[in-house]
Amino acid sequence: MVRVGLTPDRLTRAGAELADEVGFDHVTVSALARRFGVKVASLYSHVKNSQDLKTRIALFALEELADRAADAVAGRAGRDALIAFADTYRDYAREHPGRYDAARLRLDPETAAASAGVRHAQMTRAILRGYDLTEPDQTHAVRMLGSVFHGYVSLEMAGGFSHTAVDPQESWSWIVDSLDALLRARAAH
Amino acid sequence: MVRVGLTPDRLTRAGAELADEVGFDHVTVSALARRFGVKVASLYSHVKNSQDLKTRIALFALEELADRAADAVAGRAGRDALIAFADTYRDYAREHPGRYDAARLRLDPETAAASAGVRHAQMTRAILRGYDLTEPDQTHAVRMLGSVFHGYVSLEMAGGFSHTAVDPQESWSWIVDSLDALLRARAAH
DNA sequence: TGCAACTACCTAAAGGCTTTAGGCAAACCT
DNA sequence: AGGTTTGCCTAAAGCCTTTAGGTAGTTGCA
Repeated sequence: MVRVGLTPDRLTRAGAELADEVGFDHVTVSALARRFGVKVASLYSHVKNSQDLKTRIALFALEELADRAADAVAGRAGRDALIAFADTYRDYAREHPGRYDAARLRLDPETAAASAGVRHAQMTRAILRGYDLTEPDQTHAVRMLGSVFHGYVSLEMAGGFSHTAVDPQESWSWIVDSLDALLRARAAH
Repeated sequence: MVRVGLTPDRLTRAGAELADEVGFDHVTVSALARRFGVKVASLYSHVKNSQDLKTRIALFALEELADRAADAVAGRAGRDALIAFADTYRDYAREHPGRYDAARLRLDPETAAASAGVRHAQMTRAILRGYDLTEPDQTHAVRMLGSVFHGYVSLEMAGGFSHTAVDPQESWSWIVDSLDALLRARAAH
């Protein structure tokens, strides 16, 4: 018996890599056990069950993405911050499609409240501070930005933009530009 | 032996109902067989496999959604058409969450090309005609609208907006309004 | 109307994933 | 070194998928 050195953390990271390779919903306790050269049952000492494993991967991805976004936004404001923030999401999804899908897993309210998800919301609000919106417009705008970013990235990942000749990068820039203009137009003064 | 009268079509419709009740990714050949009081293997004479079943449900949902959207948009233009179109998506997702998820299933290119998905794109373009955009702006706008609608609906379904006091309906109206303004601002003349 | 052909549903079985229970041996602690 | 902890194991049950081959309703044609 060789003792590979499993821990919840190593399982989570390996699960994230596996997700990027085979897709988040093909991440299974069995596949992960195979990847470690270990019997399936062994993993159940480290994670509660399949759902638990997926949740851990989701939390990991949320954290990683929030870190990247924080880095990207640091020292920027207004339009520059918006672009950097938006690009972080899109780039992350292109680089780590499985992790990105994981980050979109439905978490139960308490888990979500304790997750890096709240940092995402905070960062979005921080960026919007540069646009001088009043409540409740700021909340509407938070929701709009989340919707566009998530929506675009998820449609692009699904191959929804591959049948036209128009470069997805151009559309992305056009959209982010448009949002910037929209938010400036909605400013309080 | 009683002969329930299974057909691919009945299975697809029942599958769509099942999806609304238990969620699209809990739709399984077994569950569907149970629902018809029939042995699992019997379904395999009517659908090729689990993937085939899900694809059929997806195509059905796309069709149903396209029909509703076409109805909603008929006789309207500009802002009115945009609102009606947007509301159709959101209402459909609220009324039929499982079917809505099904409609978002990744289809292989040929299947997608033969699906009602193309009607969705055509309708979006038709609505944008009211805003007088030039290419490639129109393509960018098609992608933006798709992103916002899909993104908002999917975040709302996931419960992403439930922790704030702000009414999701208000945010939705604000966003659609904003998009209308944005598109008018981008008009060619 | 009766029989042949078809077809709808069945039983059986194999393979995969999940999860729990209980066992052995490696690693740590004193 | 001895005892305890704990990491990985075997075994087994349950559910889902999918294929192969059988039986009995149903249909169509003479």
